[in-house]
Amino acid sequence: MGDKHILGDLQHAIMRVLWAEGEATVARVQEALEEDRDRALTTIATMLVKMEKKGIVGHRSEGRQFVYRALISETDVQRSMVGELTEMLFGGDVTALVSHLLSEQEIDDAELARLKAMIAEHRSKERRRGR
Amino acid sequence: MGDKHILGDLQHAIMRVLWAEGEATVARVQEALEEDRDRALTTIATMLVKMEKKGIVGHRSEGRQFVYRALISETDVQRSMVGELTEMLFGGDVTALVSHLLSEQEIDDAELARLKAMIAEHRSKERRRGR
DNA sequence: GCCCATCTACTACCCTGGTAGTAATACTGG
DNA sequence: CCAGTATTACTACCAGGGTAGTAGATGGGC
Repeated sequence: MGDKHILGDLQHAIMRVLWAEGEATVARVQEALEEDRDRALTTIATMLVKMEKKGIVGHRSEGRQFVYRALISETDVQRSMVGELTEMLFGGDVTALVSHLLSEQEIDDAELARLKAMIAEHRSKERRRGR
Repeated sequence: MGDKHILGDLQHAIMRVLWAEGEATVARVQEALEEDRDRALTTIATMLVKMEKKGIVGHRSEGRQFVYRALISETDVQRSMVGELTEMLFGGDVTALVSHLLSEQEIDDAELARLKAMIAEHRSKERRRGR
């Protein structure tokens, strides 16, 4: 679990389906991804096999279908990938990342207010936990 | 410039050297990256050729050496990659990313204080700009 | 002038993500 | 029972990042 969990676009899209649905067959995954782009069933199936080999999904048999499920959580992936990126782009400095978000990404007043609230929230939470 | 600019580890490491030094020969890049890991000179050279083909670096000849320089800024790359990741992991919701940072990444009190200050700063800046 | 060191050019791999066709197999409706 | 369909298994291929060897050119020292 302390692994790298760096996923590509398709892999991540597939994970999102599994996270949302808990379990899904290949056909179900393809169907869910259809709106996005039309991929062959075998594309999804092949990808799932590769992902299983990596240990990020597992499956059980139901009749002759495979029912896949995620073996890592969305938070795991977020942590891995955000951590990786923060390290690569900002030398691991989280505040540098936030600073970048503030100056380079469009953030409107409402979002800014939410951020402020979140930080206040977090602060009190930390304090309560006795840090 | 509105391109994708998604770089791998080595490419990014090379860019960091070019950003730091303005210009650098292949040998200089290798030397700068040596502490990190020992790579063959030709590895760096090949990578630079690929990067030039992508249009992210350029070179001029000095004697029989090539002197490379970056054609995109660090901010460009940060914007691309942070944007990409935010889209992929948080559906483009920047506050969700910050929320993740607060809850999942270790942030100490000092950093938190800096964040708070940054947000306040940013706020007044926006206001001053007349938004 | 010649040999050696230095550079780039070219070529070749490996790996992983992504995409999909084809083969084999098992099931199902008539 | 048999044909067609659904489903996985196997194989193949492309692209791009990463790594590096070998070849070829060129310049410097003696």
